[in-house]
Amino acid sequence: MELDDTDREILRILQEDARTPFSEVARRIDMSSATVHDRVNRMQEAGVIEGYHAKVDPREVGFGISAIVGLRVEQGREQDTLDRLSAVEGVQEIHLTTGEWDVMARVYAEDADALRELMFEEVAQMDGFARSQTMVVLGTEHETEELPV
Amino acid sequence: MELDDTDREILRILQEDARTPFSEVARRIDMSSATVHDRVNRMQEAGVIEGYHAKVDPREVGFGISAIVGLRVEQGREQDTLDRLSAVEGVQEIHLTTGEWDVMARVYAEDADALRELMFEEVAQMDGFARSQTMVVLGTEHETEELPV
DNA sequence: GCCGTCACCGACGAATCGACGGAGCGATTC
DNA sequence: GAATCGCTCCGTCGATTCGTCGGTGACGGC
Repeated sequence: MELDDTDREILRILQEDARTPFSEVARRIDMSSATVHDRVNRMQEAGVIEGYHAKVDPREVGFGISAIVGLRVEQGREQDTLDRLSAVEGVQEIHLTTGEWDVMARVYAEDADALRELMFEEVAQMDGFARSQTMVVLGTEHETEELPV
Repeated sequence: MELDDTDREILRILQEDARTPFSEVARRIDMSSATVHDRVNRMQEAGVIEGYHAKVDPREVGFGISAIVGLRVEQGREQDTLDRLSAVEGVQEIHLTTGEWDVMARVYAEDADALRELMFEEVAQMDGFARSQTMVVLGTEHETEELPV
């Protein structure tokens, strides 16, 4: 789908605050709310906008620790292993990568103990698991949901 | 802030679709919309809800490639280096970590060429930069914005 | 000149937002 | 046990927004 400047402006606004009323978006980009409505619908149908999500502070809901985990999996059973990994509670993202690791994952846990358990009792026990390295996140310097559209 | 089951249900709904009308949330959790309103306000003020963001498909806006980058920075000038890194367009997340790398970053670029340029011309040229390893994301197996509340 | 396409808009009824005051209720105090 | 407080929930209401539809004007093809 082709996006023009107006579409991109709308995306910018909704990336920053997805609950902005369309009438307010319309005011800012100097168009009618009906037009904004049309364009947002079009972008949703085309899959440009994949959804709208409330961002929750992990610490406030009991996730005191997070880690980035590099994984090696046995060749030939990657898919199987990944399916299992997806199902583990606390595993937020799973990426296949080039380089030192086959898979990079982002995990959240309540505390260091829970993280240890998650890694040793669940991840390391999976069929197809070869080895891993856990990099505990000490702090997040910068994190944005917004792509520079 | 203490969250009860009702709060968590509201969070679940808004994490999944942040544009769900409060009246609809109210119907689903069997309470009045005024109550939902009250609780959402409370959670926003307490910082439990940090914001609402439209999720945009990176490929649809011209980011055809993404990588996870491990970085070593010179001791004593971490902050300085991180500030510079934050300002680089396409750098989406920056985490301080234990383990093999001081910093893990997630970067987006238009294509392989743009990624190479981003890494060699911008990141590697930064004061305080020591060395890095780029793991290109071949695919994302699983990715959710939703924490298991 | 005619027609199709496209983007945009005005308008409108239905639904929602956002704010307020008050009801209900358990705990505390006197 | 009466009064008071704190807390949660809700009814209500005017202002705003949603979501839709038909219509207008610009543009290009034939």
